[in-house]
Amino acid sequence: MSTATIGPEAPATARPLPVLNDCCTPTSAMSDDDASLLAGMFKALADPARVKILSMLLNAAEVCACDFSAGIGKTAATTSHHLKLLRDAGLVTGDRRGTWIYYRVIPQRLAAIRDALTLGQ
Amino acid sequence: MSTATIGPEAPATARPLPVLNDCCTPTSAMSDDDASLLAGMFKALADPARVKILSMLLNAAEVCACDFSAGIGKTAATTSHHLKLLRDAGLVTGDRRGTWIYYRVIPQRLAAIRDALTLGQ
DNA sequence: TCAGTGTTTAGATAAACGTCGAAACAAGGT
DNA sequence: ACCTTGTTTCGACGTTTATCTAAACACTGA
Repeated sequence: MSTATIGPEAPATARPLPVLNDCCTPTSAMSDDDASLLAGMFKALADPARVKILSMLLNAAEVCACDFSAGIGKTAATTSHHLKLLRDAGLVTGDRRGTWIYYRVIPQRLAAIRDALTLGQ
Repeated sequence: MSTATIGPEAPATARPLPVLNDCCTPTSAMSDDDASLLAGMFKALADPARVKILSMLLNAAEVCACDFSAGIGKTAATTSHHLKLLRDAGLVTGDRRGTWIYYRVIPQRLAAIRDALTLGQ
């Protein structure tokens, strides 16, 4: 049996996300790069199937990839597509243990997104 | 001079968003409705132009609509489109005062999105 | 009422996205 | 070696989205 980490294409310890406040002035917005980076993270969450996947992962230490398809009501191919997007965003990680791949959420990354939305203070 | 609230098409005091944790089991995801509602909120943030608009709004009590176009580098029409999406999501609100429309962020709504991402304690 | 400025809507177009079936790849068991 | 099961990639299709120009709408001040 092999144990190999599946993704993430984006490292789990990616650089901190920019925050929305304290980043610019009322008449000039944040940089293109920062805005794209943040928007990309939100895009990773901007689909009901991916929200559902995350909801399953947040109620267990880990979830077998084989359970997502039934859980979200999509084909295995579609499920795999969404898992890849979540991996690429650095939100989840999976490791193969024999036949199955087990996924976990990366809490620090989710917290970083939350922090990007935190208002003044 | 008239003072009329522009939007939001979604009320500022919308019902609380569902949260990702404590909503379901490891093998069954959250409901279609909850997932769509949450995904819709994230979709509202899933574009660099809208992130930039928000970044401007979070650095001022209010911002004149006339400033967004230059701030995000898009035409007035495109800017108006993005503002509408943010209004529909209940994230911002604007009121016309004479010639200009001034926009404000709705902090409670932003906080609700952040809370939806909060992990179990 | 008219001209000027700010804002939104309508229509069009190109790119991005979600979805599926089918095929390919990976691992384990016989 | 083969077959079975789990997972990903490929190719295609229809929908949604972002963007623009042009036209319409809203308001102010002369």
